[in-house]
Amino acid sequence: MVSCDDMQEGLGNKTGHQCCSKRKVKRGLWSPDEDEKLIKYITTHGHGSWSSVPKLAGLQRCGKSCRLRWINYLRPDLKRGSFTAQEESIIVEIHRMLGNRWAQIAKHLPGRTDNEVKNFWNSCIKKKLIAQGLDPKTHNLLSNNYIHNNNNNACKLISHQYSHQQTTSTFTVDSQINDISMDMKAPLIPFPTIPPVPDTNPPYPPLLHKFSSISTCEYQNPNTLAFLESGSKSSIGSVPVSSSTSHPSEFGMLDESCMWAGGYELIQSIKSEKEQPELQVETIEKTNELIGAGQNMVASFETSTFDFDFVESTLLPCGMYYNPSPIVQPAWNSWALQEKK
DNA sequence: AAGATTTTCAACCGCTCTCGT
DNA sequence: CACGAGAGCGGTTGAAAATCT
Repeated sequence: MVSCDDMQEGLGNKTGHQCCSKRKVKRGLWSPDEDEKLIKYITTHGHGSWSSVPKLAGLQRCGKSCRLRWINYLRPDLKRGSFTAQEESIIVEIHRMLGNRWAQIAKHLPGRTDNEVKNFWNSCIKKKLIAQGLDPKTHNLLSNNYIHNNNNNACKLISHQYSHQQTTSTFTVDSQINDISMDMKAPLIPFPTIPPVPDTNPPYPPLLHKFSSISTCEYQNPNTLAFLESGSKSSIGSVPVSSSTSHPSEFGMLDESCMWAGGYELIQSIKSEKEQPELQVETIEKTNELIGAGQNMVASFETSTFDFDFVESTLLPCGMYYNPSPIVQPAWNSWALQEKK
């Protein structure tokens, strides 16, 4: 990490750092004293231009290093400690959609940084997926060649677990897929029959379908992807709602199902959370903001606590409330007719 | 108990993106 | 439109900590 230049001047001292070419900068681990200076400066003045922070804060660091230290370690809103199982599943789910876009993934985990998510992925989740016989890049099943030709611990673990993985996988969707040549972004399971179109006025019909491949479907939807990329607020506590956010009108009838499925998954997640006594369930702080309805309807939620009854009575209907586009209306009607028979 | 090996994670690097001029 | 500066991102490194032998 420390170059030859650095070694000549003691730990981490170097001239010619790219972003601070005129200053001698210290590198390497931050001392408590440096942390204190940075915290004091930013809490008093804000960071402003990062390149000017070191000088103003009295630090012999480059601005980039200050920024990183603040964002990844000193920021007061950071959540420290181990990742929860729920956070882990969110990471896996979003990674399946977006790949190694750590900053985007981190935006769905309040208090976590991209660096933290990336480290957690590389040190933990990746191994778990491999142990389950899943390729961490594609989330598809690993080939037998991969499993048997790689002589590392994870792969040894696979050879032990592989025969059970079809039924024990935590991540249900891709474990059903046997064609490893399939592109990761392609739909992995057949789309289910379209559920009935809801009436535009309450009361709304119950959700009839639950799918296991929501994110895979959603990946097809460029608006949803754009939404995720934009880093929009999208969690209720740690329950991701991105899968219930896409307006179907521009993507054909299949996305209509996905939106329903997403809504259902969301509510199920909340329900299962509510059964955990340690979960704090209080009041909604901000919810169901519908953005750009008709084009890219997005339900935006930002809260760490919520009222369950409100969620059930309001969010679910919100998730389903839309005017079906002319494209999908006939399909919905046709489905409804079949159901009546 | 001690050395070797592996794992974790803070920090850095180099690149791209964005924005102002 | 071109350019430069700063911000932000993902990949990578390597010291420290944890685990193994």
